[in-house]
Amino acid sequence: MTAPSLTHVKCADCPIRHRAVCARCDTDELELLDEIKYYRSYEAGQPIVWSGDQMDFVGSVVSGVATLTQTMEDGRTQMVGLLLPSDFVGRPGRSGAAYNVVATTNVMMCCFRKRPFEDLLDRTPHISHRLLEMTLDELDAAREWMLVLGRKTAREKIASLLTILARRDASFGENGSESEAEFDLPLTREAMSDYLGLTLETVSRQISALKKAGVIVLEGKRHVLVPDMARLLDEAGDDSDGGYLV
Amino acid sequence: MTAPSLTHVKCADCPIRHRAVCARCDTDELELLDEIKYYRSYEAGQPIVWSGDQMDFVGSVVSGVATLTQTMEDGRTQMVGLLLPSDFVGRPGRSGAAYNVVATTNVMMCCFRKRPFEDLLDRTPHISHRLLEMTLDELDAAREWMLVLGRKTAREKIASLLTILARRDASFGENGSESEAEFDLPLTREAMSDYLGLTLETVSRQISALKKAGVIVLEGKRHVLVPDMARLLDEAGDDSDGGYLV
DNA sequence: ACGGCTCTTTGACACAGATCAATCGGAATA
DNA sequence: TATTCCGATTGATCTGTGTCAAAGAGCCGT
Repeated sequence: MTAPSLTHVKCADCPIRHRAVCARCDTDELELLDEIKYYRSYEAGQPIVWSGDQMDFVGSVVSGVATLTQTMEDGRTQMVGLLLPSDFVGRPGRSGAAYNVVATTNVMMCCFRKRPFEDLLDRTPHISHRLLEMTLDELDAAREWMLVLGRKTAREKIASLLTILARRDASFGENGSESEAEFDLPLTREAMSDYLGLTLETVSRQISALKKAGVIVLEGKRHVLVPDMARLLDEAGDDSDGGYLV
Repeated sequence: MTAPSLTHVKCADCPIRHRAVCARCDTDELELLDEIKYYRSYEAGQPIVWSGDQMDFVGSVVSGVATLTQTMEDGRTQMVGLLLPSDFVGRPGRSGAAYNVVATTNVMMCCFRKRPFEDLLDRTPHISHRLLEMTLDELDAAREWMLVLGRKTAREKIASLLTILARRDASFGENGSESEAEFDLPLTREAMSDYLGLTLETVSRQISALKKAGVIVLEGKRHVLVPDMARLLDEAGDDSDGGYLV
């Protein structure tokens, strides 16, 4: 993972890569952000913050994948968020982290020191407006996931996860092809099971089943090819085409 | 359900009843809110908004209980939110509802016409700040619930739900007694099952089991008495005492 | 090339919760 | 008082997923 390029620092590629605070990259406020901004990289497997720790920054993922997990005393764990590039981490207004944040691949974060960022929020309505919008999006995603966890079968759960990964990957790639997809799994079977509320064995079995059914093709253990997205969506019991909100 | 009293309209009792926008009830902005505010009541069982509908207001629950649910084509449904007094409904910035909102008891809503409310948000930083905070709280609640849905047993799920209801009820009542609780179940067994990702039969069986174990006492089918909250928390596998956030 | 890792796959079996079905209880209506 | 209706309970059985266990597949360092 190399240091971010100057063009990135200048947010030339922001609307996607860095959507947290750069929705209006051409404005003056960016100068302010630049002053309190720094980059930090984490290696695969490394914790970014631990539940309960003090957290003196907020930021967004520039590259790589991180996870948000919650754990019970007896060790049962549930992933409550999957942080892909452009996703935001941190809560202005509170100091303690509520979840474990762990890098599952090498991760580059763009961070803002928390206090100055909060000050900036107070002074800059459009940034706080943007933050509200992002939070509402996350809330929708969490609720969507509640349906997955509460009502879908193991097979549907796997298909739902693959769909999310395919969609997110596609939105960053150039191939607008809706019918097929290809991407790397950034998660181990265990991490997938934590996200889906399953065991890793069930995850493995269902992936094998989807492979046998021809819905997906695996190259190695981590690279997935979906010849026909419609079939995957069908497996996922998915009816959403975006457009949420209450 | 009677019309709200004038004192309520004036937000004399706001900090709890009406936390959406009245965190600073003593300020001038309240005047502005009053102008775009109206009350609306719904009968038990009545839909408030339907997924996909246009939604021209936001607001908060003054009394009663409403639910937010999501449904798949084949009828499987998952509740994604339980709206108790003081909870906020609606998303400034988007017009379509993403979930079904249904009154499960008689409900009194305090509504704000959406457009003027949005304008007010733009002009009044502390209100939009408050809204962000509330949204983050909801996000935490959703994530907490993901753990319940993904990793807890049927018995723990029931206990978790009862705990939430007991806590919310207590915060509005006067008895600060932490050790025992008493409240009405505002939900049918079926609604509980939709919240918990279970069937109504399993809900019924587990409630019977908790009753037999002496953890709860039922008076009729809807009134619950918890002689020892610690035991219930124990059943719920609960370790949170509030204080969240990432 | 060789262990020694970690991650993954696959198998055999057990069990929590789903499904199907019957009955019960209380409130509303006649 | 009888009737209906809807929600709740309880029982019998089935099944999807968890649990426990063994073995395979890469990958790294020596």
